[in-house]
Amino acid sequence: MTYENIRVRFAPSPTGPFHIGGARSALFNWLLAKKTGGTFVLRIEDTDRERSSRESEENIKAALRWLGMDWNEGVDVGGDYGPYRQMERLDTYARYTEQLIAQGDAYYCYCTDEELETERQALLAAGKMPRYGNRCRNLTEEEIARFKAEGRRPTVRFRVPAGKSVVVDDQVRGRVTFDSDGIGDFVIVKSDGIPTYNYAVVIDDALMKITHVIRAEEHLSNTPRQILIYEALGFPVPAFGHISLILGKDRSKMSKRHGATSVEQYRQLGYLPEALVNFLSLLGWSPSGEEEILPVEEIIRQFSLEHVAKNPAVFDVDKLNWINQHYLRKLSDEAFADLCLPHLVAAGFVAAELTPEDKAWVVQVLALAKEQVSYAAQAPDVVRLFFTDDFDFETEEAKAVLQDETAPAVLELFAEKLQALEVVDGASVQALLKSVVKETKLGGKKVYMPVRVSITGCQHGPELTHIIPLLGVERTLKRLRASLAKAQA
RNA sequence: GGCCCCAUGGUCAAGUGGUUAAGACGCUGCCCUCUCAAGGCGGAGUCAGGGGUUCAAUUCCCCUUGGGGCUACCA
Repeated sequence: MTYENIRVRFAPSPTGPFHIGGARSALFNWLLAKKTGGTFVLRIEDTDRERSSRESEENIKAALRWLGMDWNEGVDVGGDYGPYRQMERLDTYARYTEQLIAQGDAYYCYCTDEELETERQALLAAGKMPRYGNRCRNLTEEEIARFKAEGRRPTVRFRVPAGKSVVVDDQVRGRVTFDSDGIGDFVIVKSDGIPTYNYAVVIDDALMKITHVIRAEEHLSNTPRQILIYEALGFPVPAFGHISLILGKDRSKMSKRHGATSVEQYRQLGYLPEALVNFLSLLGWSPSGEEEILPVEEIIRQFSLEHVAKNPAVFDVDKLNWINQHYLRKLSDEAFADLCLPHLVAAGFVAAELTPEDKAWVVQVLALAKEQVSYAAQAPDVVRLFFTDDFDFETEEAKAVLQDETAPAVLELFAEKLQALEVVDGASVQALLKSVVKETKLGGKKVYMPVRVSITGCQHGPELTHIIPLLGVERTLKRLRASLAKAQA
């Protein structure tokens, strides 16, 4: 494939939350543009008046920016082929519609919804495929006059040529052939004068000089319709590349019931944009080496349409989590804390506004969670012990640790030494714990475990030498006494 | 129903007629360790089925099966 002056685009419909699948389509286009030094265009397909909203357009743009996918032409940034919002291009479509009608490649259809529905039912009842019967193809002047007099608002249909085979030379799938006889005359302009997707997309891609149309596989079956329009209008046909869909765990198209499906949801859960980009790039594409955690520059360097897989990919949250965890660990303690703070506030652990001292302490506390969580929303669970002095034992097993006959003596000795400690930091607590092990001759486990359980209630968690200095001597001692009493009660 | 796409382990996948069929996630064993996580070293696990073509099929062709998409005055 030639990589000269490539122009790709992402053309979402602003009709709801920005879906993860849309993000991947955008990503593959963006990667191709970056890889080839081409142009990435962002166009908004807002011809669905019912469902489109400016708010969701803003969401999409914000998500794209958050993911780092900048567009160098399109809505907000402008360019030579604007406007980039379809509802602002109505006059352009109208011009080509006139041309199509004048050429005889399109015609007005006066059928009403009811008539169409009746026809469909009849076809269905007869066991035939429900398709438009081209009844308005050759209307007489009288019929047209009568429909107009009735006040009918016509749609415009494309006259599909008979017996023609349409070939989609797909960059991902190879040559796919369709028979035009399987396509009925389809509507290109709705009765309210607004073009349909299949029509507007062609005019825009052609006029915006798009060279490669990379989009989801669900559009493959519509491509022959679009090619027919390109040909009728004498536009050069761009290269197409249909990438497979992202599926949910049960192998059906990913939807709400599969969990989080929008980019925004992942952002809120505390996933990092670089992790999402890395993960999404691995869905349907594979790098040449064995390393899968790749910085975006490396993904761009290696990206190629030839390595895009044809089969659909199941969205695997476990792998996303693994990747995200990796990126999380590379964050500074401060950056990680900022990511987690909203979740701590939501859990009621800290106030929204923190004093510098409190903030510094929280940063240290959260640092302990950094290697334990897959995404920021999991942080409160890991650091809960720092915010709830009055806890219950997590399990009966944990409680049993304190009921061990050696536990009271260990805790007493530990408390005694801790109280006497002048400097409380990781090193001194470490030394203290070791001295207790040595003096009691009980072994590490019999010392660490009771201490751990008595101050956290759990058998698992961050290192004690990290916990104790952050918790402070006073709170630690208080917990030692309280939990021992509770365990023996 | 018609048309179209897809098919390598639980998941993502490399592979392009001859390979011990990579690698990653997950699972699992051991090590490390007070514990969890992380990390290190191992392990189990795959070419959907049936026909061809060929000296030889995971790889090419056909059928079946399974999944998915389109068939809207939605995109």
